[in-house]
Amino acid sequence: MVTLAEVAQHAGVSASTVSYVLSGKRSISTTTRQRVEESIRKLGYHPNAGARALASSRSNIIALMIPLRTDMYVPVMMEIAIAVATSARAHGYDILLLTGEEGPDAVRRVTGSGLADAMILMDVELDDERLPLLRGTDQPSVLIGLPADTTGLTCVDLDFRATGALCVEHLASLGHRDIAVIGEAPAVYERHTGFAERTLDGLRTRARELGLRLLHRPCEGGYDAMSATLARVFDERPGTTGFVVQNESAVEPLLALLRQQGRAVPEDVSVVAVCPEQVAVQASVRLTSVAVPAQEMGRHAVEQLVAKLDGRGSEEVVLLAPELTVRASSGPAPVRP
Amino acid sequence: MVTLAEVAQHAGVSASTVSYVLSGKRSISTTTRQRVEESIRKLGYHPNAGARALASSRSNIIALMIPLRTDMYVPVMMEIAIAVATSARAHGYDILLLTGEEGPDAVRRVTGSGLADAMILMDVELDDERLPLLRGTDQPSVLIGLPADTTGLTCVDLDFRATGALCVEHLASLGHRDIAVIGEAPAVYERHTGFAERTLDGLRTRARELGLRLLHRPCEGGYDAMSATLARVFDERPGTTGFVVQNESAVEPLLALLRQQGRAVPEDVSVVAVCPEQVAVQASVRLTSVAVPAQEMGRHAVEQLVAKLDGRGSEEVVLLAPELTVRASSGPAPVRP
DNA sequence: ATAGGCTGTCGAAGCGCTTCGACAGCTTAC
DNA sequence: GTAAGCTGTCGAAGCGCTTCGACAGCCTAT
Repeated sequence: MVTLAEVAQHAGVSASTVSYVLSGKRSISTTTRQRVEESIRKLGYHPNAGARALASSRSNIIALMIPLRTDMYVPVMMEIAIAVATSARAHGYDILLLTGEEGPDAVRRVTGSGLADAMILMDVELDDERLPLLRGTDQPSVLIGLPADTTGLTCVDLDFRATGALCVEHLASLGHRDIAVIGEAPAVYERHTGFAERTLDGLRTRARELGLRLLHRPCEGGYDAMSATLARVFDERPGTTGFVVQNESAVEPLLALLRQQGRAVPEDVSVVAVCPEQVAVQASVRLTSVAVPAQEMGRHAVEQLVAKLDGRGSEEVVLLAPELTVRASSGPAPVRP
Repeated sequence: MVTLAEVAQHAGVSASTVSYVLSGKRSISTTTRQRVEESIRKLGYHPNAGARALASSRSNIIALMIPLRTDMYVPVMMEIAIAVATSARAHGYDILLLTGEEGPDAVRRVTGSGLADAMILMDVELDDERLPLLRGTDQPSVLIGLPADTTGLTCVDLDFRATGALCVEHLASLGHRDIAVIGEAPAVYERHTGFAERTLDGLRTRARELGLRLLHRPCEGGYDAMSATLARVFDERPGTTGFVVQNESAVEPLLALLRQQGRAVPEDVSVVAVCPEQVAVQASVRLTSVAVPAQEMGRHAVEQLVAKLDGRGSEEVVLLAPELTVRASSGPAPVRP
């Protein structure tokens, strides 16, 4: 293994000079710099990460805590994780992958050991038990998601309240008066995951303002669950003509069931989904949807974090504005008999 | 930040004693050990990762390279990654997440810098450009997937050849004679991803042995692609009664299209899928399937790697045996007119 | 001509830990 | 009673790097 000292010797300079060439923290003459860079290349030198971390108390690693559950929005999680890893590399950071399994202990371990310089937390609950720890340390962190109390925290998320409102507005503008919301699995609400509750809040508030009737039903993914839920919806509100679906894995079942019941989309019933683009365009009916901008969220989180690490202060909460794309699954409400 | 020295002082022993308590590499009297452990707890001590890595030239980190593409089998990837992270933690290792983006450079960087003690590579191509590097270093590694030449490498994978054979056998035993294979997207074959080619090989070989007719068609996910593919299949082989689907995102479209064409599953047509359990049970028809044992693959990979790191030699190639679960999508071939 | 300021380089200290050799104080074997 | 062997502890060296202060050599302003 090649060391700094060997490079220095090879280039005929001192170790500190090589170090300064590498870090650029002091000016170095062009000739020296070139000689050193040449030696680095020739010897195939890579700085030792441990030594560097020890001497500088900077590991150049960002910890990313992903949820352990794979029961929901997996593609979104994956997309965020990849976006985080990619943008982190662009800023010279590597990603340490932590699963939610360890819970708060993971935060303590990482903070205490200097394994990582900063953390990104995903799948934050409204009243997450990791938050007090984050507030109590000076290690920078960014949440993807929005807890109930954001004081002292930096958060990045889609504006799910606005998302809910946007869905309702779209359906309202098409003349729909009775709207059913197919929500996430009950467990998601019980866990008090912020995004689900805030979407619902946005939906309800806007529906009230516009004088629409709104029925919310949590729903597990899959056909059987969707089938039961749908039956109950039409039972309670036979006049339902608009659907908002937040659970990815309920989208396809819903479309199939509606088709099966002879309800045409979008002629009889309109469907708006909150889901990744890919799901929307690959569905059996191209879906009018609000996209979850996973990549953008990951990128934003990293950028906020890097800003903090560089001592540049930054906004506390970033809510990305939702965008609704009209496709083939929504249209004017049918004329009432 | 609490250091070893502070713990030592607090416990009234030398630093090396604390170190030995932590590592267990020398015997320590019970009383001393307890006193030290007490101090560690009281002070909330966490060993500094960088210092530890520097002194011991062991980082206790395993690098995991995941594919950058999110266009295929995302849930499987995610499940593997989580299983890897979880089992690694159980062995005292953390996971460094690398995306395929950097390619071979990432291998060089990690190996050269001592960032990680070992690597796990996913999404290995038959003739992957990272392989020569792995062979040329003494850093342990495990591949999830199977390249063309496995000399000097440790690999873990589902036995996709056997998987293909199993699917054919199942359909053959039900009397099907004409089988269509809906494969992965063309790009996957062009990339020479091993699993796709090996499945196909298993399918073809067994079909030939059993005297069945087999038609293979690559297929992008989504309705439009599936629709075109299906039309071509029935055009070329109108007597097709058995389907094997390897592309997750083609499963639901296929079922919907068959239904739409008035072909009942499993009465007229049988479908066997190669996909995660969850997809199989949540589909509109509960699918007869061979599960991709993502968790097991991740766990196995970590265990192989840890064995290598501990100097315990281990098998070179582990192929997990496929298991076919019969559900509602396959049944006896219809009697020919 | 001299003080003061740059620029480019070096040496040395030290980051927090592991690990090797040394050794004090015992026990056991003859 | 002495040699040999354990057991438990300590001190010191060193892992490879960053960074601080020092300073030589030069330029500029007075």
